[in-house]
Amino acid sequence: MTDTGSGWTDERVDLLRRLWDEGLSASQIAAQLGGVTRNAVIGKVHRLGLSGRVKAADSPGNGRKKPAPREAEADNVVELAAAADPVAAPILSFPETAPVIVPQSVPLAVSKRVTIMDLRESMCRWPLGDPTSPDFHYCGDRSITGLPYCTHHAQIAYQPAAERKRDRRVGGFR
DNA sequence: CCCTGATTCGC
DNA sequence: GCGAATCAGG
Repeated sequence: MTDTGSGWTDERVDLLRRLWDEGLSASQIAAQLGGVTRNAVIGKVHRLGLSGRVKAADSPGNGRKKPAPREAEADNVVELAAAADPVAAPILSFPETAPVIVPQSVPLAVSKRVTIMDLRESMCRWPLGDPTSPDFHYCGDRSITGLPYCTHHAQIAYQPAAERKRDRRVGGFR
C-alpha cells in the first residue's frame, strides 16, 4: 500500500526538508518519517546539501532541567498542550477529519492518571479522556526525545500525508 | 546516560 | 544513493 517504509519519495524528502528547516533534530525527523533511523536522515540531509541550518532553539546539553509546562487550569488543557508543543499544535488543529482529538476509551481504573502536573519533558503527552473531565490525564510513557509522544502514539499522531489518506485507524485510540 | 550532527565506507 | 557504524562532541 503506497510506500509505508523507507525510500525517499518526493513527499518524504519534502517533509524532511521542512522539518529540518524547522529545526527538528535528525532523530525527531526520523521518528516522524518512520521506517528510517536518524543516521538515514542525516545521510540524506547531507546528500541533499542541507546541513548547517539555522540554530534551533534547543539545549540538548544534558542534565536535568526543563521546568515542564505547568500552570494549567484544567479547562484549556488541549490548548495548553498544543501551545507547549508547536509540533503537536498542527495535529490538534487538524483539518480534514477528526475534530479536536479527544481520545477516550482507556479504563480509568487501570490508567496511571498522569496529570499535566506530573508530566515531564520525557513523558508522552497523548491526551486520554475528556479534557473537561477531572479524569483527564496523559499517557505518560517514555516519549521519543524531542517529541511529545511515545513511539506508539507518535505513530498515530504523525501519519505521513501519503498514507494518512488511506490509513486512519481510530477504532479506539488506545 | 541522555543526546547532537559528521563522516566513512560497504552495499 | 543509501544508511549502519563510527566518530567527536554537548
